[in-house]
Amino acid sequence: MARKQEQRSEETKHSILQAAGQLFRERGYDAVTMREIAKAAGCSHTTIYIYFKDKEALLHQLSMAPLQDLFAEMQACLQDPSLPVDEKLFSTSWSFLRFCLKNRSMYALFFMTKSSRVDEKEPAMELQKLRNEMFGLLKEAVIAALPAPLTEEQAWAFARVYFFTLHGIIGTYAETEEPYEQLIERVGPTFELALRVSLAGCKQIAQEGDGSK
Amino acid sequence: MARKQEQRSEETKHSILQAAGQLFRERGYDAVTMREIAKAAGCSHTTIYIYFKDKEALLHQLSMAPLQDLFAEMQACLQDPSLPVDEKLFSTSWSFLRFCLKNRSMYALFFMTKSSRVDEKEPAMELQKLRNEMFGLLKEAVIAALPAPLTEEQAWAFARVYFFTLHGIIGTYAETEEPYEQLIERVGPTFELALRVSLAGCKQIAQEGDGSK
Amino acid sequence: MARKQEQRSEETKHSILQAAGQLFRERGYDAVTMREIAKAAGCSHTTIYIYFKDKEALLHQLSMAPLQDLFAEMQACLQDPSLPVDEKLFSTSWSFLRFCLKNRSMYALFFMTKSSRVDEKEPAMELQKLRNEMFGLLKEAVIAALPAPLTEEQAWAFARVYFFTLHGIIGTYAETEEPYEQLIERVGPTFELALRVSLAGCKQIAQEGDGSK
Amino acid sequence: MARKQEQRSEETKHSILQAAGQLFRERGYDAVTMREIAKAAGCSHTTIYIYFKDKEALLHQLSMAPLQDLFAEMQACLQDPSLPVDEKLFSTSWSFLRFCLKNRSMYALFFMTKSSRVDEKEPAMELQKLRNEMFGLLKEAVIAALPAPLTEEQAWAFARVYFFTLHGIIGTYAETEEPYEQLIERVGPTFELALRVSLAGCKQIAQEGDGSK
DNA sequence: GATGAATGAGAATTCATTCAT
DNA sequence: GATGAATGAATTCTCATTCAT
Repeated sequence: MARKQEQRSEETKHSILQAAGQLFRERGYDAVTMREIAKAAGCSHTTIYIYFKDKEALLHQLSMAPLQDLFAEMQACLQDPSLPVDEKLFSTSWSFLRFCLKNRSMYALFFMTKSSRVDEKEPAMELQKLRNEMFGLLKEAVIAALPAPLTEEQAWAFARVYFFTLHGIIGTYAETEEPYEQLIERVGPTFELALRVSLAGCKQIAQEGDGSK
Repeated sequence: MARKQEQRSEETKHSILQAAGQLFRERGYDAVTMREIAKAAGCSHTTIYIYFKDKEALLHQLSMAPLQDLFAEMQACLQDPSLPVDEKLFSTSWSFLRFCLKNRSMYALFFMTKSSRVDEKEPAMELQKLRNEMFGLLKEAVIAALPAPLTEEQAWAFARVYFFTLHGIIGTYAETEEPYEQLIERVGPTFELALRVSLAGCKQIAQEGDGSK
Repeated sequence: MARKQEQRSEETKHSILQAAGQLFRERGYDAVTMREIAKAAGCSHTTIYIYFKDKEALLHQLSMAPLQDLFAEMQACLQDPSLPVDEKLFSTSWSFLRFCLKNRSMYALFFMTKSSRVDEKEPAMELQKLRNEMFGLLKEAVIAALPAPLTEEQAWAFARVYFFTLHGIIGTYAETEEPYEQLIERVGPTFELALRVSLAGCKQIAQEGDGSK
Repeated sequence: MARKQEQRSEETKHSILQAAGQLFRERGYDAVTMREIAKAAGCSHTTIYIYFKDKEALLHQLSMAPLQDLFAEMQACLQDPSLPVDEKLFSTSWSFLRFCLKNRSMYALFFMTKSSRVDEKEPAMELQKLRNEMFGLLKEAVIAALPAPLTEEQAWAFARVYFFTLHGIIGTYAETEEPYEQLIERVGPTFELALRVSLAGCKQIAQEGDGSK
């Protein structure tokens, strides 16, 4: 009996999340109003507040799970002993790119929010922590793929450089409304090239000598 | 008589632009209110509407001139016959980086606005045109710095790849409030490294053979 | 079968009343939401509407019984032939004070609601009637404690005067969150003093002659 | 030229204050909405925000001046050397009563707000300070009118007791909508009586011996 | 040319209450 | 009898913008 209601509730919640996700992605978090989300989800705006504390909670819900999945995916790849280091880097990079491009206009919210002040509320902290861990993962992958022994400083520098490429790719297409599949079909090879270029460049410069100056 | 008035009028307009520019740069377009601009410019908020149709027009006015200057600067550099190709690329890259990092919070508005729909109003078009021309400039610089003869497709690809790096650098620090000088002091060398890595990588991959597939 | 249900139903109703009572007392009628009451009562907020027409009805139900108890208590005290008149007055006063201070944040709702307009709904009338009767009781107690024969007008006047003291005591501490026991410990003697002062003053002025002008 | 506008502005501000004051008095601060105030003042609700930061500021503006006037009035009376002590007490009491009854439903806001936590915002502090000073004034007046030398504790006790009467008077009629004049005509003598009773009682008990236990 | 006054549209959020199950 | 789902009405407050002078 209750099943039906429960299911309906789940559907509503889902449609809210879906609507919010899509709208956030399409137009950005700030530009979207609760009423728009409600309309798109086919419910009253008050209903949203039944399922989510506030607009931010909606975003958080929408963010954390997928981000954690992404993190797990990247981690798993890096721990796979059967893959060569270059493959590991490219594979994790693609995981990251795929995720970010699929969640384009929320990308900024995930990765570009001002490093929250220490006293910030918990949810933001959680996100930031995850973000840092993810960057740490990429850094390790970059270091592993580079040959010579690097100073810590050099390691940071190359990691940043490699990250610039990823960040640049995503940022460039962050505002596009082109569907993910189509986008990948169109410029996927260029992304691939960018990753290869970045790694090749890092390797070369790293061998030439110092990597920070 | 009229002269004096005219001059004063010009001054007011100028102080509005100056104030708006500074505020936009400091806190971002959206976060700044017309009243704040007016207060900073030392005039009434209604006065702004005498000189500018609306907030967006103010932004546009504020954007075009600097962007055109930037464009001219990049163009001049590329046309300088005394510079080696690598230097040309790095130099224009730095012009671009410098400008974008100085105008951080407006960067998104300049370069990441959704490619305006066809029916969009004129001002946006104008901006987009300039943006495209600037990208064209960078593309030429990249191509010139690469050795082999490239197909048009390859040229585009490498240009994009190089641009990802620039975009990535800027995007990474777009939300920082760190003053420009300090930022450069802190991570300027990493930026330099990134440019060198990107070019080195492009060169290498370009030589290896095909650069798009 | 029916018995069991009936009993459970009664339990639910009771736990709602209990929860509402406590919350109203703790935080005031307005500040408490139906959902909070429901949560505290361990049922759904819709359930409340099965037993009570609306929030106001809940309050009314919650008020009448205790107020009637208070009334009975006061009445019993006054009818006790073994007590001296002063004691009767003080004792009923303390009953009243005790009740009001324990129900502080609802005090205003009980005794300070605008004298309901004639067309008001029934429940409010009922409450007001009780309130008036209670005031009548106090009036009788005051009169009994005063020596001389008083005109009706004088009686009213002294009763009011005495009531001002009671009202003042309660009102002064109506917004405090201090627990009742602690409050009494701290300022109970002052309350006692106030009652004595008021009575002594009334006696003296009553003897001096006229008590209304 | 500007005069006319300035005057109009002043009028608007005044009508807002007047409307707000009346509505607050009639129905209480919380129950009144900004839109109602605006409607009553004959302007848009946004206009209110031009003149007052927020609803609370409106209240504060509406409160402080009159309260300060009242305080000054009470102080002046107490410092008048030509008045006997009893007269001083009665006169200040009447000032207080008059003010509170005229501002009835705001009375609670002025005098019954929870003693604000220390970290509270400034305006509330200011009000509380004034409130305390006013109570201090009354306390001095009470002490001056009482004969014997009192311990500090006794002084406080009698002051509180006397204040209960004032508070009780006001509280009793706080919710009435009866116009001030009419109210005074009807029960003014009773108020007078209450003051006399309270003082007489205090004097008597104070003489009898200890006044705190 | 310049301005203070004034506004309408719209934002997030909360709450008592009703409906279908 | 009991409930979860859902809602409409309301609240404070903000902002770009337009008049009347």
